[in-house]
Amino acid sequence: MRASERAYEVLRSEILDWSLEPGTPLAEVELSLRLGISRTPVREALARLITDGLAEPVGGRGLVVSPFSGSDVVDVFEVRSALERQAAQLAARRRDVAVFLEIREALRRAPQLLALGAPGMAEYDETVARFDAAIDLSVENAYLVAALESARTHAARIRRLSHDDPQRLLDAAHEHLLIVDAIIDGDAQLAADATSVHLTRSLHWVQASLRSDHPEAAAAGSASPPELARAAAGTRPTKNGAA
Amino acid sequence: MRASERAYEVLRSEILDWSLEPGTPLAEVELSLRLGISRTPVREALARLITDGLAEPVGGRGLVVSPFSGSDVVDVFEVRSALERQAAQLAARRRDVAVFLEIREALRRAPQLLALGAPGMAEYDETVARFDAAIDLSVENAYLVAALESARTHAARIRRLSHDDPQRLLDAAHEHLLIVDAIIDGDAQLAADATSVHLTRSLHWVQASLRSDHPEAAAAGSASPPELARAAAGTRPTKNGAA
DNA sequence: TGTGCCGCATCTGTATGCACAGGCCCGTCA
DNA sequence: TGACGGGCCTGTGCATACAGATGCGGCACA
Repeated sequence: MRASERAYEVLRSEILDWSLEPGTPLAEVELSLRLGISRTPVREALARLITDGLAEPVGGRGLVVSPFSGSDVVDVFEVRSALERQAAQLAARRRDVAVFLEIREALRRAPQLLALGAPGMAEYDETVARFDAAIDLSVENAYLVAALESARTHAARIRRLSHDDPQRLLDAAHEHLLIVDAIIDGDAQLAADATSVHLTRSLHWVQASLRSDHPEAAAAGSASPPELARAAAGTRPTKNGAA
Repeated sequence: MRASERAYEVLRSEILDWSLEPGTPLAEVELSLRLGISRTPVREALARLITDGLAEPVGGRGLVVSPFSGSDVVDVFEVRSALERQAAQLAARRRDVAVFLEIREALRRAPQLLALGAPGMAEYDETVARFDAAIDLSVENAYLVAALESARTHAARIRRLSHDDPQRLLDAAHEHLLIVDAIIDGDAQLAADATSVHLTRSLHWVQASLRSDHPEAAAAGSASPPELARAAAGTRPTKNGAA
């Protein structure tokens, strides 16, 4: 694989799983040393992170990992909601029934799966990933899929803000089932509404988690550790270009 | 301004106004010579065009301007519809009334403006741009604005597929007025529906223009000149990553 | 005459060197 | 003692040189 590609993948996943926290500086030389490549592919990776909205310039010189606050959580859900609703509608019209029948079976096994603990949760994640992939395939719209991928990228960053909870996953599986049923029935409106239900409940769960785990961040301030509060202190910090 | 930034702006606008047609090869050395800069900033610009979906790799080596066919027109409208509806809803809830009152006045002057011919049409475009900017400001959601910007980028590419028609612009102005009225009233549902109306009518207009001006492209084939048909001949060609 | 292989040319991917700009620190002066 | 100014230093932006890969064309052989 190309060095710039690897650098991008590494940095991206480090940002998404919060091992690089908001406000962390991203210096070209330091990264090129750490990743064992030259500055050129590092620059390329950083440029992609900027267009993804995962990094941003600071103070005219240098980059940092983008801040991510409680208000960002709401913003990301607002975008996801719009895109996933549309995707669900289109999928309901254009879907291949057989694919979603399989996913429905997998989702129906979720309760037993989730009773197994961690390994079951991994398999459940796999099922959800297949669900997303099936949606992407069904909509037959590369532009929508690209926008969705961007929204899901930021959603992935949110995921680490709330701990995994078996009961929540069980509920989520049920919500997914409602969407899949609607898609199988070819009921676009119901698919969209069931998607709204799922996303709204997910948002509420994340917000509840924030309030209990990071009370200082829930208000609208930073969801990052205290020493980074300054980075997210502004009101609705401006994100960059493409998403 | 940075050289890479200029290169990006130049290439982007050349693609959007079809002076670089779909399928046109984008070779690094040739571009660096034409733009009078070295390959490094050119590469940076090309990378951004790829994430924008305006360029794409071809055959393992080399880039070309992304194909753009009749089915792409529909796809872009599907994404725009989802995002603009959401934006209109949020704007209706969070808007500063004074801003939209001004825009309403400007839109009401549209009939007189459009009677003036080209200069009036330019001013009308300006009003629409202010409308879009007011929406972006009102939604207070950087992620949504970024996604919208991406969708509008591809929409800009569509614009050159249909000729400007005074009657259509007049109708569009009226449709915009309906949206602005709803936003001023704070009626989120109505704002969203009026947005759907506007986008649907715009899509129909573009499709009608395609059928009359480029009958060969309207079906689902290429909207680009004949010699580029091969580039867009595939069925729903896959667009790249972020948008 | 057709097909397959080899060599060349060209283009991308990466590394490195250089120049410029901005920030910070220290020194000096009021 | 505080504020202002200059110099240094760090880090980015750009250019260029080098290496690897891929596609194409020519040539030879069947």
